[in-house]
Amino acid sequence: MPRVHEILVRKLREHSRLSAEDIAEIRAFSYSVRTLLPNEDFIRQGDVPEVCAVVVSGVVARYHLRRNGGRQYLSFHMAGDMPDAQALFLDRMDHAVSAIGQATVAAIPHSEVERAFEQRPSVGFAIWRETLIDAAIFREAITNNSARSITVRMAHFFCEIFYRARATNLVVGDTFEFPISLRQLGETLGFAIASINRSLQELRNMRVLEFRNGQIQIKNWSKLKEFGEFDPAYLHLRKPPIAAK
Amino acid sequence: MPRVHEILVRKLREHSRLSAEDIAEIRAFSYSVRTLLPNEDFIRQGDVPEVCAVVVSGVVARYHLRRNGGRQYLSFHMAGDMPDAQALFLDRMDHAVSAIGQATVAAIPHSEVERAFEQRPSVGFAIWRETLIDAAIFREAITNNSARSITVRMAHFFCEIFYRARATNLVVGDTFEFPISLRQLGETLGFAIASINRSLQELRNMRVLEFRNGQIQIKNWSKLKEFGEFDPAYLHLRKPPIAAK
DNA sequence: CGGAATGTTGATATGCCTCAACTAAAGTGG
DNA sequence: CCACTTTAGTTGAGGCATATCAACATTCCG
Repeated sequence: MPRVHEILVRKLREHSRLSAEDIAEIRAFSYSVRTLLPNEDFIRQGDVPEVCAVVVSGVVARYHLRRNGGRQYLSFHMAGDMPDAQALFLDRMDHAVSAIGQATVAAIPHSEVERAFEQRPSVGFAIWRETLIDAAIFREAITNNSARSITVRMAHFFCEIFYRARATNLVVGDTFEFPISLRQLGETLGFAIASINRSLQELRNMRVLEFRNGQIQIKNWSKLKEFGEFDPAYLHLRKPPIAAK
Repeated sequence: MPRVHEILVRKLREHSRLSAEDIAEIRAFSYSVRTLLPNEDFIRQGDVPEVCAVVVSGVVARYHLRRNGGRQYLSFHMAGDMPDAQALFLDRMDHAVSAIGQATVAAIPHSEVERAFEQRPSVGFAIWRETLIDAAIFREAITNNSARSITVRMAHFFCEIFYRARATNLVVGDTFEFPISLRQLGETLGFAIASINRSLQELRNMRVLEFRNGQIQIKNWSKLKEFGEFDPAYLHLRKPPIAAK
């Protein structure tokens, strides 16, 4: 049985202070766990969710469905993240959420989260802060996808994913499991698959990063973050994780 | 003296229901008004604001400052918007805010807003919803700037601005005052000035839109929104404004 | 009234896309 | 468990959308 409450508390503490009472309130959440197959949608554009998801393991992604049937990936989420927290206040989903690789999510009824807001406003503020950091991540994606050339953009993207994974203690050695396909990378960064492929090879040749078989392996963090123009200030973490070697 | 409380209430009601008590709480806010010159910054990246801005008139923009000194504009805000509401929970600003053309903003002390959250959680929820809609707008900008060609992208951008302006009753006839420069348009959409110029001419030749002297004039709304792939669902408004003719 | 910022246009350069052909890996039914 | 199909990844050649650069026109502003 996954320790959903602990995973959520741990995550919220990356950016927010929680009192013992706050934590008690969170521990009172009931939830049901769902296992997702690779690429399985669990929220579709237009849905009106009545539960709130917390990622338990694996990676989930948010994306816009385009008129031509293509996708634009918007963000990626890992253990502790609440990828549809917005549905607590915005009825209709304006984007979809799906698993990248296998993943498990816990679903907490909105009613319980709302009750927690009443009992302990500071729990609400922590979740509000979580959604504000999401917004900061979206802003950074605007800049990344609008103003940087392909290989720099890719480097920045992997910096963010790796840094966040590390903050949540999901990095083993210098490697993080991130089973995204080249197609999906293209639909994230706004490039064609062929270009993504060549750019990945460039990063490998620079000896800063390898991406193979759904694993990100960092070879030279300081060179990578320099090249990718990565500054983690926008992630608003209370304590930056120890930088990768 | 601008009627700041009314402007804010009106805006929040575009997406949220407010009770008489909620409105009374908002009316209790004290504030100071500041007039901004064109292109004047009022928040810089790294600032730790102690007041919360509400746009009273004109347009303000949020932007990232890039390493090379360039800017990436992230979003534009008009009467009633709270462009730095995030600072209520995130200490350091990860982006700057400046005026586009002349503008006026009201500054409300964080302490007063926080008190309102205590007295009337639903006021907090309305402002939370406001920040969630901001996030939805950022997501749409990711898709716009990553997946659409220059002229479609520009059309979508003007659709959003015009639609939001109309929802807030800022459109006079078929025209909205939006004194942005071509350079800034380029730094918003991720294109060079020369290309922006040519794309603007294309929209004019299509007879869907004119942009001249800082005024957006809509010539053919239904054709424009079709061409720009614009669907306002992501703005999460309770009542869509009457569509432009 | 002079200088700077902004907008306009044309010519050339280039980064990424498209398409196509191929390889490798993964899933599927006999 | 193998043959088959499908999906994912790789590579090269050529094309095109947008960048860059330069010259000039215009408007703004001190």
